[in-house]
Amino acid sequence: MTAPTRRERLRTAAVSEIKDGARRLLVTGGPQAISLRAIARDMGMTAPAIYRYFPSLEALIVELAGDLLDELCEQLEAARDTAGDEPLDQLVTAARAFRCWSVRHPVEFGLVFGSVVPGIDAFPDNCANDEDPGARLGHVFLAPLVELWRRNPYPVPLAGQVDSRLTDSLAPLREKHPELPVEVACLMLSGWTMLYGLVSMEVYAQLRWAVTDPEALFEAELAAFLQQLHTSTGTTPGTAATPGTESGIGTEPGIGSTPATGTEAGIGSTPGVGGGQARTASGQPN
Amino acid sequence: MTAPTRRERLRTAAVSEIKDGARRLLVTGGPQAISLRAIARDMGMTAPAIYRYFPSLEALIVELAGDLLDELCEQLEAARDTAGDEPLDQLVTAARAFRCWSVRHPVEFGLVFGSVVPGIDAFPDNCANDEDPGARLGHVFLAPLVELWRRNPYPVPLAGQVDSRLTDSLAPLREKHPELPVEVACLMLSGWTMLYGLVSMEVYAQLRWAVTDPEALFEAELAAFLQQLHTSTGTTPGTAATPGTESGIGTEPGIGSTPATGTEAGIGSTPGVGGGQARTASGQPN
DNA sequence: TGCGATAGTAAACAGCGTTCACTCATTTGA
DNA sequence: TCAAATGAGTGAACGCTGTTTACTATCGCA
Repeated sequence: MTAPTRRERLRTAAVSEIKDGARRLLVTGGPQAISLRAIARDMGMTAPAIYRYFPSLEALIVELAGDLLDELCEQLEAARDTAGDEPLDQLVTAARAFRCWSVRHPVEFGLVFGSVVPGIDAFPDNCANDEDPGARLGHVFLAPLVELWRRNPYPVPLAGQVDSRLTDSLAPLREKHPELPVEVACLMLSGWTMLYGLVSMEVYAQLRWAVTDPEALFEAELAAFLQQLHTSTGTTPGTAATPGTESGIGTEPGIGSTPATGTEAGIGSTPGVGGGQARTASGQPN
Repeated sequence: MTAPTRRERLRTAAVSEIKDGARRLLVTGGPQAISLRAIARDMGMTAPAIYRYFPSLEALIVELAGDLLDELCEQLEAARDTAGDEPLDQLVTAARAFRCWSVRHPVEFGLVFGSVVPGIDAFPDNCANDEDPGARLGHVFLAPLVELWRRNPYPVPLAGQVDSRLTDSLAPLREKHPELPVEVACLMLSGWTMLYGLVSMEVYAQLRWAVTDPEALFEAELAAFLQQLHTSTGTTPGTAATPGTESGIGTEPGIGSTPATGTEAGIGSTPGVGGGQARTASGQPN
């Protein structure tokens, strides 16, 4: 791989300038507000010029969504890597980082995870490639769970209750991790479902009929999930650092820190889950 | 309330014809495909005429989304009412009906629950009004849970583990049901989170990296949830009839029946969850 | 019979994605 | 070194969109 030519440098600069403009429009006005003409206008160009870089508006949006998913994955991986060697800590930290990114970037979350649907797959999502965005996101949570199991096979809930139909259905996941028992795979999926469902509802403001402080609910559900993988070693997770500083647009350093003041435990002994800090009122970050 | 005049009849007929056209466009081409001009064209009218009925395209879409949510609620309530008097049966039936409607109507699901986000609330969602769509949907699941608890206060999981912050946060939910213990409210929310998360991911095809048959996972998670509200009476839920016939557009009678052949149990004794019937392959219904 | 409310139209404006023909600068190769 | 080829950008145009305005015809009621 030789050094990029001048033309190539200009080209990649233009591409990223286009994407930056698209994201700016996305954040300020929603997905509908992304328009080639507006992007070009902001760049001092005309709209057809963008067709030198992207074959269509939709292709640009799909690529932007892929970038956002990459950004999310990087943040999660970075957060997980600050959590030390305990897989349980890594899990908690990554989960909190997922919520933080999503709450801070609701529109981006909507673009990446939200409704696309006509008949399309924005992400073909085949787990063949390990760097595939979907698989990569799953890996952030799956890897600590696998490691946790490897170090200390805890008593599995649902042991012997997983029927053959579900076992067969889990083939894509288990091909990647043949050493993982079906029950642990189920646990992983139920945890991810909880995380995704809770964060989705918080981001889309669909929890207000029931709850004023979604973070409290999040912490409670997280603790309840961790209780299921109670290892015999009495480690107390939750003492992670702030889940990674922002690198993208719109950095507000206020929200992201861990909810508890320091060494709160989420698992067994301490009944309280989140410390009484900084309510952060679920409102959209401006 | 006197009989509607001829003008009023014509007006409501036009309104519903507009909405039908909008929904047809939604289903065939996604939310982006809904256009006033296309609707008017299908009706043999010109686009500005629609402004006699809706102040803007967005208002029409919001109202359509509200209607879809109403349709969903009606289906769930109808399904629940076919399930007899056992609240556990009602719960299972309503949950399956929710999944069925969503999988059969993925685009509608996306419009109702999916990304809106710029800065907007499609549904103001205040729980003040009991006929509010959000509260109504929650009620379908909440009512059986409350009734279940009223009849037989089962040993609550997480008893004494709900901290004050979460308790405070649950105020909106508990104002409606002051008799409900906090732990049961938490259980309700965790069940709804699981249901919503699982169905969302299935509808948006975000489970393919892990699972080939989302219904199997759904049934397993449903069974695991029911296990948490294990009453001392040994009733076996899951023997519900088909979750309500379609009344809207696009009725395909194939998918909707309960996954098991008849008296499969979800709770304690029988390990198998879903009977081995009709795989229904998770693909979008055409 | 006549009047007011209602429903609909045609024309126009501004904006959109996309295509086409064209120009200009840069790079490449003989 | 010079010509050819490539790449980037423009302007005009097409057909689509939501929305507004002015205008007309019709319907229902007094």
